[in-house]
Amino acid sequence: MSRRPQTEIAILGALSIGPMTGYELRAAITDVLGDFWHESFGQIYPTLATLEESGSVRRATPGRTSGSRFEITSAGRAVLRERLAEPHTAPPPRNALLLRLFFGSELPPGRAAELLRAEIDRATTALGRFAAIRAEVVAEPESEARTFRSLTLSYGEHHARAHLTWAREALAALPQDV
Amino acid sequence: MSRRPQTEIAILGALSIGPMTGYELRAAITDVLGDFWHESFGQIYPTLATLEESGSVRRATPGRTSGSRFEITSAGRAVLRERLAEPHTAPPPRNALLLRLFFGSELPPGRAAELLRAEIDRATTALGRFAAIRAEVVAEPESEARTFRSLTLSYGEHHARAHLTWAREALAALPQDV
DNA sequence: TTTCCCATGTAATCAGTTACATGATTAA
DNA sequence: TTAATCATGTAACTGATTACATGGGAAA
Repeated sequence: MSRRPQTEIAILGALSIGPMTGYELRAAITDVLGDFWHESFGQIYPTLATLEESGSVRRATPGRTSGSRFEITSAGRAVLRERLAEPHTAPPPRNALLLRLFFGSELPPGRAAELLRAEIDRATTALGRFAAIRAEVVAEPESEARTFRSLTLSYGEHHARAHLTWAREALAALPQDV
Repeated sequence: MSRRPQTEIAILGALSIGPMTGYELRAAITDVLGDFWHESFGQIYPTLATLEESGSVRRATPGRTSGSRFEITSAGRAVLRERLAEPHTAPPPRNALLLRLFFGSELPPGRAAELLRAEIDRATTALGRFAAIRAEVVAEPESEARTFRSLTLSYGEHHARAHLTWAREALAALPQDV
């Protein structure tokens, strides 16, 4: 199998939009993909080095070591397309919130309600953020890229709404003394 | 911080229902928590050993090494309650499906639709499974444990429905030539 | 008697985070 | 000139999976 790290996909994907330094890469990933993807510097820099070695990316301003932007090569674009097409296997589920709620009867009094209220806050905040992004996306000119951006945003919207509804219902269903 | 592995919580939680061998533990976790939690043997056995050493669990039939069930001790119950009450930090998001869809314009033709159809299947299957569990839960006598079981099940139902709706909408929104 | 399931465990490996160390550039 | 931000990188660690090795017991 030898599943290569998905960090490569995220980096190549981000560089397919435009050249960036490692630092900018991390900021871009956090900004744009932050709701469903994450990279740390500890992953970005080593991965960038191996991608450079394999010829998938190159320095836009060679010579300089600090502050030089990386750009994707045509070989890199091919790798990106390949890697994107690979089947993805969902990692085994590990939902810390549900694990706690499942054994909720062992939780101190009030803690379950507290957990649910935190989820309501989180989902509400997320929905506000999504609404702002939605306004931006709607204003963009029609393009294939926009379709896919809209589609991932829609995922966030649907799931956040479901999460909010669930948490409210669950909170209401909780016995008073728990 | 020193966040201890959550495997301990899952194991102690499962043993709080009744004594089990490592093998049964894994089966129980897969059966009952399978939709939102997972443990592998490579985690279960070493964790069971450290839990035994720290006095959180003990062998129900001492002497025998193979096939002896582990039971939770009162110290173990205290540890479980403590660990459940700890704040949980959600791991950074890494949604492989969305990463692929976001860069969907780099996907080979038809692949995006294929991914979405697979999600529709997955969500549909999950909803069927949840319906069967729901029927069981409804039949159970009222108890605090049932409330929490119902609450985690409801999470699955809400999210699976949202997922299905999203995937169908997204599939319909996809341009024909993509 | 062979096959399947129950059962336990370890070693290698992996993807990823965190903490740390360091330095360049820019704005106040 | 000092503080903030931009920028790069490494080492240690961690939580976890996977593959492998082994063997008992039951049933076909």
